[in-house]
Amino acid sequence: MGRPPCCDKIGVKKGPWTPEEDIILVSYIQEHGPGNWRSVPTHTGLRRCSKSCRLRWTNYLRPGIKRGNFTQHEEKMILHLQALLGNRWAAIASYLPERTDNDIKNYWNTHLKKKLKKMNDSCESTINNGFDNKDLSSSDKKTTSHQSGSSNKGQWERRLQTDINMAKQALSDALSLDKPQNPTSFSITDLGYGPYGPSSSSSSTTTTPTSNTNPHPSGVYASSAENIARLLQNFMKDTPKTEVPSPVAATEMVITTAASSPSITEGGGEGFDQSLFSFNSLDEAEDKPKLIDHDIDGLLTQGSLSLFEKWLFDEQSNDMIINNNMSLESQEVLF
DNA sequence: AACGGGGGCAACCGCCCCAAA
DNA sequence: GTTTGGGGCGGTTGCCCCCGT
Repeated sequence: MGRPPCCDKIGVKKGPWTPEEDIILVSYIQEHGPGNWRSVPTHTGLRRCSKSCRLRWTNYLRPGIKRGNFTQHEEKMILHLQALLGNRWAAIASYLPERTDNDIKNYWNTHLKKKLKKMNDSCESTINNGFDNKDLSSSDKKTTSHQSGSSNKGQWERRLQTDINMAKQALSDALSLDKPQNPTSFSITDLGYGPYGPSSSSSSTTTTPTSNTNPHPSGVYASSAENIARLLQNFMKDTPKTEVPSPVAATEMVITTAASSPSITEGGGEGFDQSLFSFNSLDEAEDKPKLIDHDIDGLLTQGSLSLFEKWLFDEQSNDMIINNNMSLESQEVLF
């Protein structure tokens, strides 16, 4: 009864992935497509657990992942979404398709929590308005309350509302297949890692684990070839930082331009700049890539954003987050 | 130059849900 | 209907690197 036993745990390698393993995995996925991870170790000879293969692909190797510093816009998005959704990193990552949930989670734990706490402390020192939070930032408090179960109902309602919005968005997308694609949406959506996860976008990609055929059009996994080239570059340390020009590399360069943009963590120095919460501050940077901004504008003009997303990008809502006075329940009124 | 501490991040762990057998 | 494994997700760990002393 039940499924046949999967891979035996004996001899499964752990620890950091080597470039050779990365190349093998990328090559296999480039040929067969992601999914059916159980068969990956057996077919590739990798002495890795299927789950490890999947994580390595989704968190590091898959095309379209933007690495490097987070932009101000991304940071604000995370702040907004974390305040609304809590530590649902996968859901948050669905709105930042170029970032993995693991990256966002790490960034939150290592950067944003500290910044928020720092800002909260500074606010408390200047404004004693009767807040009873002593040790945790407002966002942390929300997170803690989510996890403590004292507001399970509110959390459940928020999740439900988010799921409703996601479903509405998915339905909207499904009903407007002939809608011109935003060029800045890039291949994440094409890869089946769209803004609402692999499964919800499968209507256009058919990237399902059960489908072992390669459903991806030519060029979809071209970025994987670029990944391989990058891996080879890292592997062959004789040629450091020598860019290999390629069409796909040029495509990815457009996406990863923002990663090379100056990070606020560098320029901000001490303190948590209040302007961080203001989208206007983005416009002050002249040479800052406006990739995501254009994407959002395009979505807004297309009317494909839900109320939640509109709120998310609404500048006024930033003030709500800033003040930390707005309860999540009152935020839900916006929906 | 050596050492210790902290930060950052990749990877693992454990749990849950759901589908397959 | 039950069992089992795959996939997804959030939390945690451990290693590596950087920086200050």
